[in-house]
Amino acid sequence: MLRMSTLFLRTLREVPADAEVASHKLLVRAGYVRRIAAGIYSWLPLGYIVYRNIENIVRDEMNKAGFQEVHFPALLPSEAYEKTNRWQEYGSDLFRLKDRKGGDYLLGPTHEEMFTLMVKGECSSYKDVPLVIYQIQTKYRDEARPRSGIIRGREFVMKDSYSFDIDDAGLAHSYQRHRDAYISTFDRLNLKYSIVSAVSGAMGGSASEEFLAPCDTGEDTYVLCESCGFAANVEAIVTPMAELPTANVPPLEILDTPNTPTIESLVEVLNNEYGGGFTAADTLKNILLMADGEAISVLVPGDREVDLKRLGASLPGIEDLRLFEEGDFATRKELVKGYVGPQDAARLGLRLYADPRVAPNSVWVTGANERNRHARYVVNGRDFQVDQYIEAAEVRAGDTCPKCATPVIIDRAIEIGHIFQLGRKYAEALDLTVLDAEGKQRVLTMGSYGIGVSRAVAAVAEQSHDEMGLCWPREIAPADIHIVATGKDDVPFAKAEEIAEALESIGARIMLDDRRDASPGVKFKDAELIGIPTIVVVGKGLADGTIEVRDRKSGERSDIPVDEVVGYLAALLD
RNA sequence: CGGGGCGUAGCGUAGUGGCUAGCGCGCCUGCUUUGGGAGCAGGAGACCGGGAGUUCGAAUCUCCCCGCCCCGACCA
Repeated sequence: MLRMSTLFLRTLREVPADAEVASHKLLVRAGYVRRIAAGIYSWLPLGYIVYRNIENIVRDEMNKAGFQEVHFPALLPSEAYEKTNRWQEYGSDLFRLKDRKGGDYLLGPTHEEMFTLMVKGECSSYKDVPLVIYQIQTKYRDEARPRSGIIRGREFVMKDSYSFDIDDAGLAHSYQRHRDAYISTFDRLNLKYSIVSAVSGAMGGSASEEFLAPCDTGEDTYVLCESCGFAANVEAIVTPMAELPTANVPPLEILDTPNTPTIESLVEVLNNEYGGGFTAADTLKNILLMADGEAISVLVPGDREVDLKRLGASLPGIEDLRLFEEGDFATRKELVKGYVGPQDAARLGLRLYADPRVAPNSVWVTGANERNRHARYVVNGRDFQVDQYIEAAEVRAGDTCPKCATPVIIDRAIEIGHIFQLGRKYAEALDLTVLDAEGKQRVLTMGSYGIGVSRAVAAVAEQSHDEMGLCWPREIAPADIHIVATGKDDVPFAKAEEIAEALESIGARIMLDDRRDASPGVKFKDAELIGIPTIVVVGKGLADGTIEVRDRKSGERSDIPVDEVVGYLAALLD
């Protein structure tokens, strides 16, 4: 039984100055966590109970799925990570350290290498697979920017599992088993979530899906179709290309457009000087970028920005992609900032990419490659030739769903899980092979699957709170029932104690506010802040033989006769 | 890593060159109070993030460093 009189807990009336998002504010105010350093948090008793409840649900669902738990150290020698090149690739996100002999060590950011080596050591036959093993482990990543309390920390707990199969069909099956287990897990955590394809289907790529829990403060943006349920990362959205007929468009005409380096200023001049009726969507934006040191040109409609993430995802193999800077314009004087058009791309040696919205036969106003001049009646296919169509423009709410053409919404979310068909990358790098039925060496194929366990605490808090405080689902809450005793004399306290013991004897987890020196208001505020799903008030009602039972989430209150209250509460727990 | 903001008691804050650094919450003691963060009285708690400098005098101005938060890049 948790007793407020002795519990190691201090609730805060004021919002801590360093907290911005709801989960962070409330978890600190309610005394669940405290910050140690940027992205590094301690758990206080209530927080650690909640954390373990979530961990146990995750573990339980993994075990039910037939996966086996193992445990690796967080402190690892660099050797395996050097073999897979991640010692270099991970860069400064890796916490590195040396032992007294000067040997290189790291704090594990993820454990693919270690799992692969473990299986290599224990398995040598196709009969040893399929195999799924997992661990619940503290991970370390020296994030450039930890944020949002425990949502993105430098130390965090992740459940990571790995599947090992002899062939692709086996991998697909292991992947599906994980998908099902994740659905059971997140349902049990009472989280609302969408399963989102993480990699563009058009690109081929291995299957990968993210479990995203929608919330305003989430750091992932994704696209959701409320009509057909389609959900995808913005990187994975495919824009259909319109099929426009060849039209009889007047020949390209150069216009004087003084002082119009921006789309906005251009539209204004067009409407004042050239007939009106123009919007930003009629203009063609010609964005110049440096892709691994080479200048490229990307076309998007003037009312859209280039989305560098989407563009990068569409240009595999390009490592360093950035917008043109002043220096780049300075070295290429033929490119006139603010007045670039695609008409001369070929002559200037620029590879010309276009968003599918810039369809063949579409007609535009665009730069004339001369200061203070633009061109109109510029036709794609007649006046310029696109080298390649790629996803480049930002995705916006109201764009049409690639599946059913309904306008989509854009939502923010926290990534709570990720399932990924890894393939043979690690197995090959670390030479993980078994003998098949014909006695030949076969490289195993792997999947990797993660759930952010500590992050899930924050995700549930984000989705389940109100202006008064947290509202935990019962299985996660630090207790089933929060009993508050109020009054001066001993009667309500004795009664509360009696009810608490009766409930505990039937397996209920009880928080009892037995403080004699705190006023009723303080106790109610604390109970609401802490967020145990059922609050029982033993006090004033005793005079007419009743005890008040409140539902934290709905705020519903009912007066239950004293003799029936234990039975009533027991029924709530079933 | 780029941009912005901030650092004063456990928490939230006031104090832009001049008396003993002020207030609220919390904490301690006593009395009163007990169904919505009680009242009164008394009290403890701060080398003002660190260092160097300017000055008769620095929380306050200058420089350097450290730390924290937000936006972006990165990561997943």
